Amino acid sequence: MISILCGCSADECHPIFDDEISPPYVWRHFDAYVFLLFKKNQNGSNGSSLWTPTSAASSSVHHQPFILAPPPAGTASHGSNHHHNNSLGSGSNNTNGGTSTGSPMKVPVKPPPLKSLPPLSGYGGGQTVPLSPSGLNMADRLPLPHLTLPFSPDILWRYPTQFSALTSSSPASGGPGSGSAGHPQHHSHHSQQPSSPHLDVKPHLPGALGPDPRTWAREDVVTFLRWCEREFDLPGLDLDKFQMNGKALCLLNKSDIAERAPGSGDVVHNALQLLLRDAPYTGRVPSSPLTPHPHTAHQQHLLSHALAAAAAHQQQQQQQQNSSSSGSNSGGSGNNGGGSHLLSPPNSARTPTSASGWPSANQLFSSADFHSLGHLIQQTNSVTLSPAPSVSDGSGNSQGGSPSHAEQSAAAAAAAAAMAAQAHINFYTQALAQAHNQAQAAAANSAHHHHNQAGSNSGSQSDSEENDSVQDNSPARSPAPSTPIHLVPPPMSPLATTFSSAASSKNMEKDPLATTPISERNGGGGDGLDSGSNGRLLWDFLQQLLNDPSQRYSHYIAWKNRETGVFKITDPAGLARLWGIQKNHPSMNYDKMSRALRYYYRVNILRKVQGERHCYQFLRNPIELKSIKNISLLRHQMAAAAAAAATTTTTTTASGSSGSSASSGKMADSTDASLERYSPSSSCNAPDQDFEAEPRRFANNNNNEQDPEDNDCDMPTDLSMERRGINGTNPYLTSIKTENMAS
DNA sequence: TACCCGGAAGAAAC
DNA sequence: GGTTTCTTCCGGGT
Repeated sequence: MISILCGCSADECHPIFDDEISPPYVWRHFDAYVFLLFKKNQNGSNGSSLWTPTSAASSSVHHQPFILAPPPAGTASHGSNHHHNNSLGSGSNNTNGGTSTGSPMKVPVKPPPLKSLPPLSGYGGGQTVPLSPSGLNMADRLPLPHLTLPFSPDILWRYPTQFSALTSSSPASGGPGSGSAGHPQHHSHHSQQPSSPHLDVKPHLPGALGPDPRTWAREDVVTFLRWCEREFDLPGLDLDKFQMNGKALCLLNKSDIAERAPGSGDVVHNALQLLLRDAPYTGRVPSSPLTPHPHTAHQQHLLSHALAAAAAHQQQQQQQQNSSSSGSNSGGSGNNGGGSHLLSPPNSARTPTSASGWPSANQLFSSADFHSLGHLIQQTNSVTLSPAPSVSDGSGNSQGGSPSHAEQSAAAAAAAAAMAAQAHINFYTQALAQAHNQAQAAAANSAHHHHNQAGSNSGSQSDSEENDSVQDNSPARSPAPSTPIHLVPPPMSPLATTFSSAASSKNMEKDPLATTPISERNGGGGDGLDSGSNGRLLWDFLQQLLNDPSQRYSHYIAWKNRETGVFKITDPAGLARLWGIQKNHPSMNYDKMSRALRYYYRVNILRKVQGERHCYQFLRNPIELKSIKNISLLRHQMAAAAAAAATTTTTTTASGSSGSSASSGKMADSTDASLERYSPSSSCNAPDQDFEAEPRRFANNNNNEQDPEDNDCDMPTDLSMERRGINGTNPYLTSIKTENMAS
């Protein structure tokens, strides 16, 4: 356990915290830091400046000292925990801590610890404070500049007995920079037990705010932010960037919040963390796209557990990597991004061994937890469309299984933030994946395979499959953007096949938890439309979102008319983010995604519903699309047919078509001449009405099991029949074709 | 301002 | 190296 944190040998350290604090795999970064500090203290360091940053510019080291030295009540050094952005950036933001010379003290002298936390030694003033030469050279074992530590400051209050002595004997701010940095009277302060920050913060919260931020509604988040503004004298927060509920807010990591609130993010984050730490979770958080299923409190607990474990694991890996890099082989891969270590194979030198002190599999995850985590990975990290029972009632109302309005609203509020946090979660999930792999490796000697519980991951999964499954989220491990998000289409009800994947449903049946390895899902015997696609193609991605049986993505995209293929993108930005995650293009936005959608116009996969924003229509059902070998074939066939039709038109009814049709000079592809002339405005004035006229036929068409090759973009010859949908082809498509032909 | 459109160039995967 | 499927950027229109 010790070595997990500090990288030293097990003999050197002692499990002093065994019974006092949470097991290390749930520690957050700061917990590990505190532990290390404690270790440091135990090793006889005076600790006077051990935790002061080695350089004011080492921005990643910005959490420690003020945590270790809670200020006396009444030292209203508000904003002192602008340790990162503010301290180094907006120096006026009270970064001088207790002296608070930066800005006027709007907040009267009162003791909320958040504002009272003294600043970092050496921060704010731009001082460079060397590590104590007398102390254990922790920097060698734990290169501080590489650690970014989520602020979890309450640990000292959680374990005051231990750390009061620690902090009193190691006045972190007592270093050279402490005097000006404002850490007054630490010793005197620590002589008396500091009160819990929660006890101080919570009473100051607006009464309307519940104790658990995760249960806050959007308005509560706004209230909280405004309170933060007032309480901590923050520069104006852009509340528009916090249009989310409490759960979504809690999903944001520090950098996420900092992005939204430059100069204040740390404070907001810290305040939130303080509230979060002991907040009683009520389990009534509405589902979000990342936590789509009706979660129990236990699941939520496991999720936070998982994230904490991943965070700890991440730090452990960093430490391990750093310590090993000082040795021989680690090529200094530079984990500045905080994630590169995740790219290394799971069976690398970091594979846990008892000698290395890595956490064993059992330490990291119990069997049961492991299962749950795996499930949660599926549910939270990826946009996995887990195969819940189809709720389609066949009425065409795609909202049949949608959440309640309240839930949708809350979920929609959470969606944006959740997606913004997606990368963050991905990061942790990757760490979890590695932990998982390590656990698997460690468990390899065990005769028991713990993946045999009902409702859990498939017990038949091999490790490699598991690795494939989870590590597919790692873009660097799989250079190809091979479906970082595994979209698993839902099982189909008899009437739900309109836009669903037959193959996926096949997989669903045998793998209701969507843990089927990619190798299987990607067409290993599958005959589905997503074979080889699996959400990698945009249309497939949209289909799978749309066909989620639980309608978990209805706040991103939802059917307007399932039978006719008309759908509306209800959250363009959110959907684009989802797509970007799916394709590992973080900068994806709706503009770019819509460009990709527009490319579908020319091949009649999609068209725009005129007059309605973000409203599109599938012109081909998935079975058709599946049958299309590739778009090129479709394009060529359609071009050929169009050419034939054009010839016919010219020779027979030259006067029948208006000249406007040929007016499109923008033909990017010569083979697409006719397709390029597709004009939604002329072809579909009221597509919904048009298509609703014959929805069943459309559905039936989708259900028919005709030879895909026969359905492969054959251009109809009888346009009138086609328009009526008689020949079994997509009437909507054919109507478009007809118009194209006519034009 | 946001949405929508489509050309152009290029990337990435196959 | 060719093709496909976007991605990215852009100018223009509504």
